[in-house]
Amino acid sequence: MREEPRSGCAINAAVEVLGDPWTLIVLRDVIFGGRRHFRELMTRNEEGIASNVLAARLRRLVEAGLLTRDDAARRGQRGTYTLTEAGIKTLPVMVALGTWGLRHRPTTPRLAVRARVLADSPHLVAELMAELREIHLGVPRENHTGPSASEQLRQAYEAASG
Amino acid sequence: MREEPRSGCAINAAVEVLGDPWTLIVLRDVIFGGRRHFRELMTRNEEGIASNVLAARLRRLVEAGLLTRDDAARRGQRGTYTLTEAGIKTLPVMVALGTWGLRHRPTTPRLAVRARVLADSPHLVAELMAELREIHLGVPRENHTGPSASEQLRQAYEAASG
DNA sequence: CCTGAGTGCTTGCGATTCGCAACTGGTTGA
DNA sequence: TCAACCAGTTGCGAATCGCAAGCACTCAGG
Repeated sequence: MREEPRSGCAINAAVEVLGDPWTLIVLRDVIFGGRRHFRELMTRNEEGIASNVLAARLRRLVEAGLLTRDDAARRGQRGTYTLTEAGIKTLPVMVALGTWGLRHRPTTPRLAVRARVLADSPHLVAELMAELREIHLGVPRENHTGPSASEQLRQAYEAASG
Repeated sequence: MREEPRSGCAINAAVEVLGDPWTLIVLRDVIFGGRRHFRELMTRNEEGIASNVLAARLRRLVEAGLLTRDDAARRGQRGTYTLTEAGIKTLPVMVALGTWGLRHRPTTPRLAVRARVLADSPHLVAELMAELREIHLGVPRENHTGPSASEQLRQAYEAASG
């Protein structure tokens, strides 16, 4: 995190921050799962992340400017992690990864629903980013009619589950 | 590589294959740099990948079905790595990462040109995929007029350098 | 046939990171 | 007061990383 980048290539720059087996998983849970707290990210994580790994990843994500941490959050207090604009902008990367994984890797239908829905609707991706800006950055939304993006994703998930 | 996936989530499935500090870099050099041989990938790599790491990554990429290796390639012979359709389909992931890195990380102008050009032109991305299918899979292209996608990228690079 | 350059790796080694489990030090609510 | 909850930290064995050599093989030239 502190040291020089390996090169000035844009892809390398992104990989140096996001290119490990856990960072994108944590970010996914914040973006799609609405997780904002340490315990929530740890216990409700599908892949079973360990507490020390989670702590290290959150620290790095804050250092890299993808998340911010509540200043009031000390030991024992319920701290809150918040997405920055840079963090929200990783959504297209998630969608691209999900689209690829859906097509070229084994997935379980229930968990892959999100990826399928988002892959088919660029508009929904934009709506979700607007919703994240509202929740995490306090940016008010305009032209907001009908169910929210996360609500649409939830409905698609439930439809696939039932 | 052999073991069970951590979960059935599409994003996790993609991360388990692509989520480490080197895999996407190797793939980038094959896709954008036209590298097809071990030595070429090692010595002409911007970030200085080590030979054992490169060997391990190539092995994993072949196992995962993103690359194939020339059967004729034994020790001492010049072996050739070829992209599969699954490998070619990682291009949108590269573009998304490049677009993000360009915007939210420090990059050097020269090396970031590719990312900038591709971020601004979805059509060029599609053309590059068609070109990769022609080179690696032998799929003939139709409606192909003017300079190729890689040629356009090269011209953009030289324009930025000079 | 020999030699030297080029090929794709493998091996050894110290340092870092991973994954698991237990533990710490604080807050909150009854 | 006290159990439950919260955000981590610490220890430890195993795996991986990054670096430097070395190995096995082929091929072209003399």
